[in-house]
Amino acid sequence: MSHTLGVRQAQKQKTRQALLDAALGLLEDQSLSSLGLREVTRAVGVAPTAFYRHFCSTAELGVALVEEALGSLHETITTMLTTTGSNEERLGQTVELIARLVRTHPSHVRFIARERHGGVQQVRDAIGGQLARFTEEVAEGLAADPVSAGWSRDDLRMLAWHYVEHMVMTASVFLETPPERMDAAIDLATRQLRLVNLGRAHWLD
Amino acid sequence: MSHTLGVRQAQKQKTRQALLDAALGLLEDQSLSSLGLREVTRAVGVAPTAFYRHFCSTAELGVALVEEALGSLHETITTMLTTTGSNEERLGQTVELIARLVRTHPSHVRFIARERHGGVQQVRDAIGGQLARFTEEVAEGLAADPVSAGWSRDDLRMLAWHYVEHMVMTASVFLETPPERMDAAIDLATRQLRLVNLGRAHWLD
DNA sequence: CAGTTGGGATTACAACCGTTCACTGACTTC
DNA sequence: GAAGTCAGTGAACGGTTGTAATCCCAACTG
Repeated sequence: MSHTLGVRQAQKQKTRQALLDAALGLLEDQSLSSLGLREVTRAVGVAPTAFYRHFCSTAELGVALVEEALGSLHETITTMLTTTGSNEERLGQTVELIARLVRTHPSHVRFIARERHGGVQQVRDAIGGQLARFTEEVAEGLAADPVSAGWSRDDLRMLAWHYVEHMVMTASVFLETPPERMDAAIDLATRQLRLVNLGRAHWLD
Repeated sequence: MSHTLGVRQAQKQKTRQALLDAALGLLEDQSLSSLGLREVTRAVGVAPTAFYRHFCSTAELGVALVEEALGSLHETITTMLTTTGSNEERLGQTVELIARLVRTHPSHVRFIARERHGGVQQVRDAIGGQLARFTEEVAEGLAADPVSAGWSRDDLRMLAWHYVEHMVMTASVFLETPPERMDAAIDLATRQLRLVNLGRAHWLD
């Protein structure tokens, strides 16, 4: 399937990736709506006009970044869903996975948290759409769990959405937490998740 | 206490407020880090240099907006805390209060949601600090509730933080919800709150 | 190997930006 | 009522922005 690309295409994708990486770096202390095209090309060391060979606007670049960033988040979620063990074990592993995601892809997490409600509608919609798909996926995973017997489809989606939202929130909190306070932050997130799990266990009472 | 201000001071505060209002309007479809000072003064109909009489940068204007926006949110929270009734009643009233807040101050809600993780650190910190104070306040309110007997101080803060976070999240969801889907959104938020309340009821098991 | 393609460089432009400085004139103070 | 204060003005500055037109040359195609 994946045919070897010509030298030309390879080079193009290389600079395209360089643009994405540079943009992600610049977005650590500003938001997308203030990111200039010249700024990005300057960081890569390429002429301003070269930008147009890959994206027609910074908004489009933002959408591309969404796909990249939510890719790593998607991985994390699928890992969570396939994890087995007791409820309390899975809980700790889930939080640990979030912490690992923040450690390995901090700029992805920052980008998502920042642009989820950011100033560029195209990007907001892209993130919202992807998160909705994740929710559906999590809901399916939850449905497979015997704990969910008797749950309505709608209630499962409600729970899944709560999980996804809590995950993004937790990740952005971890991002701003200095290493020495990380233990406390992990503990807090774990207890919050335990709280929700408790509510889940008694939902059908 | 509140001495009648001179004509001069009154005029100054009037244009200051005009700047804040104009900025809030412009921030509906962009983020603070891309908001230009000229843009704001142009919207007010005032010379660019007049901006400096009130703020030394757009970041400082952002911090002022935080205080204004979180003022209305604070009102909502105190109303919530003083509401009485059964748990299920208070739950519905809480969600209704959030919906009302979004209806009456949509741009405030949008501003908070957008800049909470936005590109201007000064503003992020201001919002984070205020939300932390709200959390403390809510925790105190929760402690007064007989349901919280036996809860540790730390667990109460955890719960309070979860409530506050969920409130901001819910408000920003309501903001993007078209009127015809509002009922479903309110129902969803209510069930999520019920889920957490259920977890709360069984926390000490 | 001749011809075409297309990623990137160069140059140029008009529009806009934040900031400075000196200035005006209505309000305040004594 | 004279002197002083200060919110807002207007012009000018150096710098940056997005974008268009044109060119270059290495990589493709037949």
